[in-house]
Amino acid sequence: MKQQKILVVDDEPDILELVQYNLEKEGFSVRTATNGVEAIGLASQWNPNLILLDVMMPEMDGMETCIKIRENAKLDHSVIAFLTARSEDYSQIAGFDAGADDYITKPIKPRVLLSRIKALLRRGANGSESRPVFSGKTLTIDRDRYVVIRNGEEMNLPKKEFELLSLLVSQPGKVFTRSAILSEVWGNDVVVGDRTIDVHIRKLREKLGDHYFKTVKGVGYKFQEE
Amino acid sequence: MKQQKILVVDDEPDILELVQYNLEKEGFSVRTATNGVEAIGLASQWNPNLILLDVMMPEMDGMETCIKIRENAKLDHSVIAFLTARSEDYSQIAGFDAGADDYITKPIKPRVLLSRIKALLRRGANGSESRPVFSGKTLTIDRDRYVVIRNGEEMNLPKKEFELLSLLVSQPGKVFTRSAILSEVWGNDVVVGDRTIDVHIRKLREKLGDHYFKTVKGVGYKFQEE
DNA sequence: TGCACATGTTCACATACTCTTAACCGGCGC
DNA sequence: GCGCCGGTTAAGAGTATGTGAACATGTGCA
Repeated sequence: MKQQKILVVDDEPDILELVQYNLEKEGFSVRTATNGVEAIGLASQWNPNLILLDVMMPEMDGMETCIKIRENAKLDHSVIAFLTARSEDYSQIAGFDAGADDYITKPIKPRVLLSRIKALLRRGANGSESRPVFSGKTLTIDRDRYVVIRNGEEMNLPKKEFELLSLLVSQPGKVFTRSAILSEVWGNDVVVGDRTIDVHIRKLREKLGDHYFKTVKGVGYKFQEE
Repeated sequence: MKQQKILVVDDEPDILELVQYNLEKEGFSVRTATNGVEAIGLASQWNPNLILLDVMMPEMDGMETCIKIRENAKLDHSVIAFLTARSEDYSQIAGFDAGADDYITKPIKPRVLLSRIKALLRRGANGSESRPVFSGKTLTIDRDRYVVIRNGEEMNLPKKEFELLSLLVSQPGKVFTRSAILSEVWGNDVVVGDRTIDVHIRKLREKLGDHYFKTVKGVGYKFQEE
């Protein structure tokens, strides 16, 4: 199972360290940023599942950062939770209006934090799957039902093969580099040998037909119909 | 849009009045109860979308009431939020464990309350509207009567099995991940072992037939007819 | 209260499948 | 030919799920 990614944003290193330690102990993959600009850059690159955002920060505050993040379509499905020292009214209202999903008050108690984060992630994992269906002329990927339909015939694929196919088909014609494939399908924190991707591509070619997959030597693979 | 129903439970009439006034002003349909027993009765009858529960009450406290409500399958999809004067940790954790969806601290600020309530209802609005009956070719789920009908023959299932079946049948063919199942059937804050879901699936297979349930390895389960 | 039964959860083991690795093959450009 | 890259294959490790039974809890009833 792919590790859940959490981005923590706060200008106090102490807080960052405390939170990071506790989350990593629970098996989350954690990265940190100390200001809004950094957060947005890292977020759009790393695509975290959940973003913990301090409200009070120099430069760009949490509220503004949150709005910027929500504007980025790619991050539309990330869950955002605010951290704040105060529990004052206007902050909370503004937070929810800005698109936040939850609101956690400092001082942070690790157990409370974990309890809420887990609840948030489970909640967010439900309805949010972005594009349930990719479709081409002869191939359709139905993520909801987790089946591939070729010429009207349904077939089931193992998870990794399905995810790999799903990725390639999501942008037909686009070449995905090996490292891009690794980070999307396997996740950033898994290390596998060079040949692993080839083997999976081969299985897809076996099951679906060689012609769907074009090798671009020295670069990667792409999906093409016909 | 159908008017949203909110049940407010608190032993202080002042609070009840304040909250009721503010919610009704916003167009919600509001009813009140002053103790846990009354709340449960009213809830199961009226089937509110959201229940605001004071933690500190004579007779049956909020925690206990919450657990009782969660045990009632019919109300399983209502959103529950606690009201409390304190913001202490153990209360919050116990609250989430009992099946609460949020935690709002007194003194109540009307604007905060409204903001959070709207956020909660938005969240809960997704899968929650009670569809009393799901029906397929050979299987019918009657949520009102809490029975499963297969080929004209009625059968009763234990609560968890019924809820699990009900969830899967609600979208035939769709794969539900384990975490989605946990969050829908067990609730966001209950922790059970990995194998619990398998065992319940097995029981359903035993009682209804293996063919209804398809395992998608590494992903989850789906319901399929025939 | 004590007993029987239903339900829900966990555990240990079996099994089947999936994934990864490693070794070897072959083409292509230099 | 040599080195780089990817293709192919089979075997073994690793993982997820199936299964039976034990354990825990609760509930109704004698």
